[in-house]
Amino acid sequence: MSIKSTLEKVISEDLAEIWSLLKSEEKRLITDNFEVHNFKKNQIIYAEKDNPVYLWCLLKGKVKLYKDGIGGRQQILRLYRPIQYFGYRAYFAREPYVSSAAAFEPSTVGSLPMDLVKSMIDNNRDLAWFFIHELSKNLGGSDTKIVTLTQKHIRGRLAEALILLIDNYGFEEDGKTLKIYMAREDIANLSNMTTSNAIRTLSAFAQERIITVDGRRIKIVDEAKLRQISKFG
Amino acid sequence: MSIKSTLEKVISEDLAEIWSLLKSEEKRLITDNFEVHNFKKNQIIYAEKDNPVYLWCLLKGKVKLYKDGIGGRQQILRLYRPIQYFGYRAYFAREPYVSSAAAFEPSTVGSLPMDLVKSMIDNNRDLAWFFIHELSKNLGGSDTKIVTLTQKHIRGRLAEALILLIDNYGFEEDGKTLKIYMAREDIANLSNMTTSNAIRTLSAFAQERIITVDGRRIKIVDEAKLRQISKFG
DNA sequence: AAACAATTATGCTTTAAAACATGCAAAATT
DNA sequence: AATTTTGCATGTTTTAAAGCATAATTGTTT
Repeated sequence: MSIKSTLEKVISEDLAEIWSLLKSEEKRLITDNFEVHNFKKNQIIYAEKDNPVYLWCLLKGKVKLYKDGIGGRQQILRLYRPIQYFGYRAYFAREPYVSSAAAFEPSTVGSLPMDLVKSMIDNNRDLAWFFIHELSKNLGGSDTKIVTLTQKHIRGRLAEALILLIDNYGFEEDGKTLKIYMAREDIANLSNMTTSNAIRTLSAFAQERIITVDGRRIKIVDEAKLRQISKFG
Repeated sequence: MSIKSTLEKVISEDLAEIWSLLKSEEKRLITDNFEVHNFKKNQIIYAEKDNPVYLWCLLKGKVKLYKDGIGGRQQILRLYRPIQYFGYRAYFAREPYVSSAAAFEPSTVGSLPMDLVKSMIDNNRDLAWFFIHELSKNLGGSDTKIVTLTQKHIRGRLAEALILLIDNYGFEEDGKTLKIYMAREDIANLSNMTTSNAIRTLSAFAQERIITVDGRRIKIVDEAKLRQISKFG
């Protein structure tokens, strides 16, 4: 599939917020510099300490932004779905990446040189506001995450992680089954616990009829209870 | 002291980065809408769930940005020194504050309506970049904090907190004594531990001749060791 | 100065979560 | 099909940090 047709297909399927902000010359500049990449499951898109060069736009699939910590422990910071942009923060901060991005499942990702994005922001107020808004929302999210991950107990953290998955990727047609199938290890990395404890606590939730678990398929049975556990216990 | 003379005194003392980015009509608009407030020690400037109305600029003193968590446990997210800006993130994210700001010590703070700031950004590219840059740096900092506060052990977290204090407020004339005098409780809230453990671990560091402690005066004796502890054990 | 409150210091107990060990089942590779 | 690898499940042990108690010190108010 050609770059342009891929892009236009995506655009027509689900118009990205950013695209509507662009003037026609800008749109031409983009289609000329836009490149489409395919990433396999678990393939790294960029890594911590790399220098940021591209704005990435997830077109198809699922991407995780994560940070490798102590003793191989990984913390998932954010999850992306089509059509969301990532990889720009480090460029704007004028520093190397502090986190890595990897495809959760086979994914199609577009790239655009950040230098081009920068010059477009210079000439497009709305685009500047788009990034100010995104950065502000993310910063609020990270600040909140600092407190929940350090202060909530295991059950609360897992419940919150499951709610995040609901909010990010939603349900299958049945309105119950999570649309993302994650390894227990990734669920653990999302909720700051060991894999053992993620498995254990998922089992506990299943026992309590809050969820059902069938391999990696997680069905949310009692969302209200989940939100309650996330807030308190 | 009048609003204008206070502002101009500060400006002349230490020209704020932002000020140099402004055009002369903008400077007039600011001096007309700028208000100076004095806050007592521990007084709250704004609180979580409030709606953001002002851009705040710390002119004199020290300010902490923090979030109240579970069981009255507080997490300090960021520290401000003159001349730094805060309180704008929630406005840009179009949401209420997710954290609170309070004066650490008697402080003078300027305010400017965010609606005015917004219109200024609309007409001033450099100002837009200023905020994009600030937000990006803060987001990187918060993402990093998520991992260090959840994964490092107590000694590492305390060492890191002390380094943050060095980087933020520096030393007295002796080049050793921290320029900020915090309660043990605040040191604990900065490094995600209980007050008991902050006291205990500070004592341990003193025993190991890494620091000396005299009430709230902390002298950094072996900064290299501190950085080593922060990085590893 | 006396009385009170808040902060700092230390020791002891409890506990939540990590670390470790082992078994089993399902995929993947040969 | 047999073998190896990977992921899931669960029980046991260990440990880092919280929780609690008490005392000493310092700071504040009357």
